[in-house]
Amino acid sequence: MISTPRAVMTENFIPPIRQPIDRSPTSQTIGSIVRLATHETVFMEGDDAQSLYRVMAGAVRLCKILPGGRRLITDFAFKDDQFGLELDAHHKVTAETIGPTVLLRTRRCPPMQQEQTEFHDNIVDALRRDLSAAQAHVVILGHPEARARVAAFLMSMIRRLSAGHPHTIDLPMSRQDIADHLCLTIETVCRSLSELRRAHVIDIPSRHRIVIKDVNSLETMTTGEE
Amino acid sequence: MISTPRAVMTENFIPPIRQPIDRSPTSQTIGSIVRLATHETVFMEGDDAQSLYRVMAGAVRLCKILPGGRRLITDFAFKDDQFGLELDAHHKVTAETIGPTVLLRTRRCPPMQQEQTEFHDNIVDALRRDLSAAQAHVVILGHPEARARVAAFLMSMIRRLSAGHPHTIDLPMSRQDIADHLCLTIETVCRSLSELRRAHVIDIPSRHRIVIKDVNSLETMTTGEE
DNA sequence: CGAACACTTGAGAGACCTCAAACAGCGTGG
DNA sequence: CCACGCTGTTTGAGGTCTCTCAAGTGTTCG
Repeated sequence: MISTPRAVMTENFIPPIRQPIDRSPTSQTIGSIVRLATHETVFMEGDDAQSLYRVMAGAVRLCKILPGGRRLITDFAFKDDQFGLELDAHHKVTAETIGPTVLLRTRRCPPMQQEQTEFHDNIVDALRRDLSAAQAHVVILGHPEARARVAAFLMSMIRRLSAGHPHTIDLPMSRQDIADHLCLTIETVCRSLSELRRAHVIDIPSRHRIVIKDVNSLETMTTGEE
Repeated sequence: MISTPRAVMTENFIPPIRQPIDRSPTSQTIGSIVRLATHETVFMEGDDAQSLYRVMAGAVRLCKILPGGRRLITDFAFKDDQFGLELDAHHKVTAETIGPTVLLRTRRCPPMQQEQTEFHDNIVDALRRDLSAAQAHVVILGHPEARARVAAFLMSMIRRLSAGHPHTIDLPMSRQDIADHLCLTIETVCRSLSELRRAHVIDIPSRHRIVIKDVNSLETMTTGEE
């Protein structure tokens, strides 16, 4: 049973607009801007890996469909995150937008000679991040208890999404996305969030907004102990 | 509760014997041979990461102690596997031998100018393997059912350990190690193995030897479906 | 041969999953 | 403007599976 049978392959890239982009430490190359609506596919598992993407606005989910039919979301990409780096010819995950999203696409062209080492450093950095993310994911999935996984997920979202207010997060992804990331069912995710709310650890003013009221409790819940 | 409270820090490296080593594609440098007995510590989480290791004989487990006190084995290293690569100053896992083990230790010295790119390639290769391993681990932990995890673990061991006979594996690690790798209890691992035996999918002639009688069944069990 | 250790098996409790139903937000059409 | 339907979310009840606690079996080593 596929969690969300919505893998629509829509390739409506706007005509690539060549323009100079801000030169941040990790991307010193020219790219093209790609604007996508909600639930559009950037690339699919198995596609040729020809471009590297950087989120300028919005959010993307990276997922795999497992042989059993379940969907596994390996990671999310938010503003300033890179994704799509592969070291062989094909993508190993599918990338889909969670909401309206603006991406910077960098074509993977043969780099100039003087850019070679810089390109290399960029690859190593991206690999490091991907590896760290995968290892953190393993740690989260290592907790058998749903509360610990959800708490760890919220802690990670605090670090990545709480621009400005450190106690408020706007989750762009659906409950189902969270469930497929934590390898739980959507009901268990909902129940865990409700438990946290009843325990006065968080508040849920609206569906996708979470207010952290007790970061310490959330942190301790991360370990599975209470 | 720590699964196996046996993290003994024994540093009885034999005096490093400088000698030329076989020049495989991934290690074209001089190293020193390290001989360790069972359950000895190669390095611990937090130690300075100064060396890269390669298993010449035996096996090593790479583990973390989580804040809650549980042990998580992130990976195993068998013959010809490399481990210990870190991109910052400290190791993020603890490495312990599973049985009598011989390692090739390569000091992480500042590489010569002409070796720089080669060293770089080596790092990228190691990162790729670590990343693939972490992603595969995530997929295994994604299965909520114990049988699927154990089946996936056995399939992975077939690929990595079945030298010669593709249907026989000699597992060097203990049941507790397997449990801490799959994030299950030792009892559940035992029960899953017994179930597989009763289902005539595997045979267990001795504790650490497993004979695969029906690879197809094992493969399908990997998905969680039956 | 005995003791320590690792492994296996059993019984009961708790947690998550499955199935089901109710609720809320949102856009559409009357 | 409101009814309606659709989608996504939340809550409830029961079953199944794993974990906990416990006892028993087999191996290895002194």
